[in-house]
Amino acid sequence: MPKYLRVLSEYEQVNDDRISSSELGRRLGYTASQVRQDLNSFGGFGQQGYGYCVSDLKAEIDTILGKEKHFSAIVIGVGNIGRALIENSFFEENGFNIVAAFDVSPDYVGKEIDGVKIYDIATLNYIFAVKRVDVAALCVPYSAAKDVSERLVDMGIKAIWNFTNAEVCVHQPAVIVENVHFSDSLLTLSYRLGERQHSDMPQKQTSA
Amino acid sequence: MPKYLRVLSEYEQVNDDRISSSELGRRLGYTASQVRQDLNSFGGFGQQGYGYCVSDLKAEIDTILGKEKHFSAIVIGVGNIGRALIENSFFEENGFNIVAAFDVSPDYVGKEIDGVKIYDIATLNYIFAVKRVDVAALCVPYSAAKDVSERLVDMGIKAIWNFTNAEVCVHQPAVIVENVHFSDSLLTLSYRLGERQHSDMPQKQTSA
DNA sequence: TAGATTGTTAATCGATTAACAATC
DNA sequence: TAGATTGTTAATCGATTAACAATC
Repeated sequence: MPKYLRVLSEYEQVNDDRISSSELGRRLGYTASQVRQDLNSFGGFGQQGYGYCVSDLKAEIDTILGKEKHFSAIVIGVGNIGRALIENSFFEENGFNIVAAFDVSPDYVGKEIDGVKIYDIATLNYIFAVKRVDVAALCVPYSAAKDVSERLVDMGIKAIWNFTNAEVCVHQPAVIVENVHFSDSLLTLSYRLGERQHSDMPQKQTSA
Repeated sequence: MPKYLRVLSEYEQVNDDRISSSELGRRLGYTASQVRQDLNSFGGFGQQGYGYCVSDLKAEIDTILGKEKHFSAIVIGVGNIGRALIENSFFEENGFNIVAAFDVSPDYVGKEIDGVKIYDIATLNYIFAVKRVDVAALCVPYSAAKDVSERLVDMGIKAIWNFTNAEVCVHQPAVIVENVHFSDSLLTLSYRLGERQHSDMPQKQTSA
């Protein structure tokens, strides 16, 4: 569904406020049928004989995805990844508020990045006492991932956005985990590259 | 498949060199059946009555994913994301070689990061003349994504690892695109969080 | 031999696609 | 009214699960 939003935004910039399921499908790489099925499972946003109104559709999807809910987030670890999340306003753009950042390094603690204050990770508990925290972006080194994630769970975090290569909270159904596994992504690329190479005439499709 | 590798590595550190499909499934969140089916589609790596040898299995998967192929990569844009890729050795760990980095900023051009030299993006073409380049990690701002990706395609890049929020090379079947869409990931998290919230007693499952 | 666990086939389930009637 | 395009049902396809025979 987020992909719809992205494609609609790109379409909006150049075209008019109207799009058909077939055009949308073409841009998404889906069939028109697929698109209509998808959109309809959330409600009848289209108009027969006309198509979909782009701005309305975007607004509907915003609501579905909870952009208006303004969940609050903390960032743990302000290395390159953590900083990227803060500096590029990923949270704000998607309806989240960043309420704090954490790190272990005395070089960072006490400073701020784009107005977000950095606290000592040892004081992680306190934030939960004073603010609502829905999501934690986990941007710590692999070695710290297990430990920090367990602390977060104990403190009652609702969701973890995991940027570490660790498999986090696997048997913790109460916590939502969304993984951004760089290595998985790169290895998938590697696999596809290898496939492509040894057979430019694709035969048996296997999907690592 | 990359997930198998990750889980096997974690298992390896604590347990012995043997694992059953059911144990592996438990750790992956798959059924034992699923695991056997997956592994068997690539070859009979297991031993009946015994299970799978962890180190052998890892080696097999390394080969399947092409870790031994040593594809070469360039990084375009050395902001936080680009730097994270270089500094954390993501490429090296997964069998890739970084041959160069590029940026527009005179502050960066000419410098190096962890031994990787940074060139002016205007000179992008030259690298293709002197080195084999298989993959480009696209870590530029949204506004530059379309332009740079088109240049890469013209130059004959084989694959793009896309970190921008743009939909890149959609109708370019010759180029492999692997997307790491942070916003999609965060919005998926947002959606799941919203779902969870308004019904702790889950009913109709819809998957944004 | 008995126990365990895979490889593999068959059954089930869900997701994708095709088709067409409803309707703007 | 005619043309276009959705909403929705039915048909197809693929992926997941279950089951069990093969075999270590």
